[in-house]
Amino acid sequence: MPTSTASRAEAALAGALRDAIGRLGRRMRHHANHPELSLGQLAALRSLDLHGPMSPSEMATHERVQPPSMTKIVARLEELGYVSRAAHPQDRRQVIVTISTAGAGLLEDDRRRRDAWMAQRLGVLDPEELAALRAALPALEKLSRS
Amino acid sequence: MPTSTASRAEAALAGALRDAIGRLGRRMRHHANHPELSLGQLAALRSLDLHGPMSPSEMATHERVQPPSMTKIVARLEELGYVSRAAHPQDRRQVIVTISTAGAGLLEDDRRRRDAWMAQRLGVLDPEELAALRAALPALEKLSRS
DNA sequence: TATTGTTATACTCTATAACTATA
DNA sequence: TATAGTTATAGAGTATAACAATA
Repeated sequence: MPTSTASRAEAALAGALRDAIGRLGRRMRHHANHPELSLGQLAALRSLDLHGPMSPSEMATHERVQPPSMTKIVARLEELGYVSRAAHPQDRRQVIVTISTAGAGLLEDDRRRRDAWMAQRLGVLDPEELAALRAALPALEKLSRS
Repeated sequence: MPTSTASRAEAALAGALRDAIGRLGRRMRHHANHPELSLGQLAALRSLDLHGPMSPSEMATHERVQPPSMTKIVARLEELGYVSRAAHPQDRRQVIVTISTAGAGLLEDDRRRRDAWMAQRLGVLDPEELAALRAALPALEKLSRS
């Protein structure tokens, strides 16, 4: 049974991956390079910057959180002035969330901060490891949204 | 400035990685394939299985959590009968945590469960993506403990 | 005094359930 | 009735601070 054998061989990958992701997430949450925003808030903002204005539901789907969680994330981002909420022109139930100039500025700042973060964190990796990480990024993206 | 340029180019990697890790961690925590134990508890147990008996402090260092967090993890694992705690023969301040037969059995069971989990999660990836993920695992491990 | 481990406490993030407004 | 969004509430996980026991 080649399939079973293959998948059993890769179960070790799944386990090690799960542990590493858990530890990494924990570290990232607590030693955030941007203390004002959580990982989830930052990811939502980046998604908005990348894909343009959208509704909270779409954002929730994209970031794989439940709608009430996204409500809170958007509320916090709006409170800080990084996004604005506007009524949908036709359907008044819907809300359109748009990134603000300040929000885009924060992401720009975040990019600069990541340079420093890299020196500390990704800096422990050698070029081969960095390349491996970059090559695996599409798979991680896909996995994180599947 | 080659260094600055390189690190700026890789800041995008850091950001995308951070977002993907965040989403993945969230998904893994909530759709756990082993509902009885959290990611952290499972990782601690795996670490114990891999490296042998050790003190809670060592476990905390290894898993990158604070000592009180590990106290709770170990307490839960002991409550469920997956580890046992014993006094250090010389230094009575220390505790030695050892994985139990049931704990080892749970990990064995977990390995089997991961086969099924794979079919659902890692199954969305094609062979190239799986290979990329496997190649990046050492870097992720290193990063998660650095 | 320093170290190991624990207890007490609080905070963040996320989820589910129930509700409001609109279609 | 169905859908978008929100509010209310609860639970899990982790941290920091304070404490007890031992070295």
